[in-house]
Amino acid sequence: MDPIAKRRFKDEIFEQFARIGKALSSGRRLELLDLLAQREFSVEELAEAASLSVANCSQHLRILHAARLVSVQRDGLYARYRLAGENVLDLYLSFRRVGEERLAEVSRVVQTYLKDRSSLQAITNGELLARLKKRDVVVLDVRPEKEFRAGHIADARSIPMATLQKRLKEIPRRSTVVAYCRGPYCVFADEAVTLLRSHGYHAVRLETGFPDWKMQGLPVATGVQQ
Amino acid sequence: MDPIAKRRFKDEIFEQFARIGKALSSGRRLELLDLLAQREFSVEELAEAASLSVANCSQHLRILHAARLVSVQRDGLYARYRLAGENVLDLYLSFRRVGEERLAEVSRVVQTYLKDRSSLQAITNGELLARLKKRDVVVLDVRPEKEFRAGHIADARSIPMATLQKRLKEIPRRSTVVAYCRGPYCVFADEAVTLLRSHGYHAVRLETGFPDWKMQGLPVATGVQQ
DNA sequence: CAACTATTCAAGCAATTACTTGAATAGATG
DNA sequence: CATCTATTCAAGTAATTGCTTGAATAGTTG
Repeated sequence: MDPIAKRRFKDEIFEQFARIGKALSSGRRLELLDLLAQREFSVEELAEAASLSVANCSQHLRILHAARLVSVQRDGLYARYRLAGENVLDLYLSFRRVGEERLAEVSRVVQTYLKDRSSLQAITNGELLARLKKRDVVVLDVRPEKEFRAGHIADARSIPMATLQKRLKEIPRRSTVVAYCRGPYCVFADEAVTLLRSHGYHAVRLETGFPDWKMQGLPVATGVQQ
Repeated sequence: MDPIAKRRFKDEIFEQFARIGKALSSGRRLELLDLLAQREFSVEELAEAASLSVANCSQHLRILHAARLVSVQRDGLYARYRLAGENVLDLYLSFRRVGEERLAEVSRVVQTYLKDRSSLQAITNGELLARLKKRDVVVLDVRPEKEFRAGHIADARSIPMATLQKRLKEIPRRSTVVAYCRGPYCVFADEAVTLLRSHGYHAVRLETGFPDWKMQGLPVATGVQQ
């Protein structure tokens, strides 16, 4: 292969891989992927959850779709978007992990906005698994119900953060409550722990979220709670 | 946490992660990471290997450094760059794998430039490991010697592609030769297999390259060949 | 079939990015 | 200390990207 052809090959092949990097180069699109890691969403739902205009959201989804990171299914008026495969979730989670491990600013932003994060205890996936085996915790999924139904930690109960205040009596008082939500950068579980503690419960949050739990091959379920 | 603060937190935290995506959004920078996966390089060496001006190369390295994906060590006049950690290599390899699995254009570009790729056999890491245990192959590292010294497959011999023609007699004729190089998109091993076969050797290439082998925890060594 | 709804498209504008070029910086050498 | 070397910096230019806005498209409803 002559050097010019070799150079052209290199340029083209790396430009192909760069398509994925371009898709992941926007904070907006990363947030959309984070949401889609929970369940499939319509454009309108995504726009609302990520505080984007529908047109802007649609354009970001188009970019993610062009990079083959999301897939779409038409349902009447609705376009339902989801992550295009398990390997996309895997890539997203490892990408986020490298960000956490390498960028000091990640911790700094967390520290700035969630001042009390260090005082609320967080437990790891492994610690939760061990506690589940001992059956001495209540696992509380505080994501919106649709996300719960799409997939949740096995044996978790669903009480969305939005309705937790008026459903506290459903939670047994004697057990430790482990609240979880979408992931380390979702604050539903932080808010839940704060509310629960202010009512005398012993509560902690799961460090990660449902996608991490699932990707680690830990026990999951779908549908409504038993 | 009020909704406005929550929105600001989300915007800022995802923008932090987007820094990694931005760093990976350029084919140039991906090629630099691919090179740095083999060994540490000076700016000048990287510029030459990737066909970039030194100034342009320096700017791309600055972006990679700002995203904490590479680190630099000054050595007199020289700035020696390397991957900043094992997790960066891991991210790069999984990023490339998702590209391979999801982007049809990757195969198409390979097909266009390496028409004979399908006729030359490639074996997997697992197959090579099994053959090594049976001790019935010669493993040939055809990367430049400096890359070999930085790290190579255990028991591999080093004959850089550039000097293979005149060093053929060093290779035993009776064994199968498995040639490997930097990775699936490096053609040193393709060229080596073609040359070897044209001289009557039975030769194949390793599907992957040294970084994949190492990241999979397979046996490696450093320094000059024993 | 008109009106409504969800989504996408296209164009304009501002910001960002990639490369080049020449200058600046810092270390090495004789 | 002048000269050389490797690298980085800064500015200019062209291309690309992100968001908005209004229009277009396609499906649904009454």
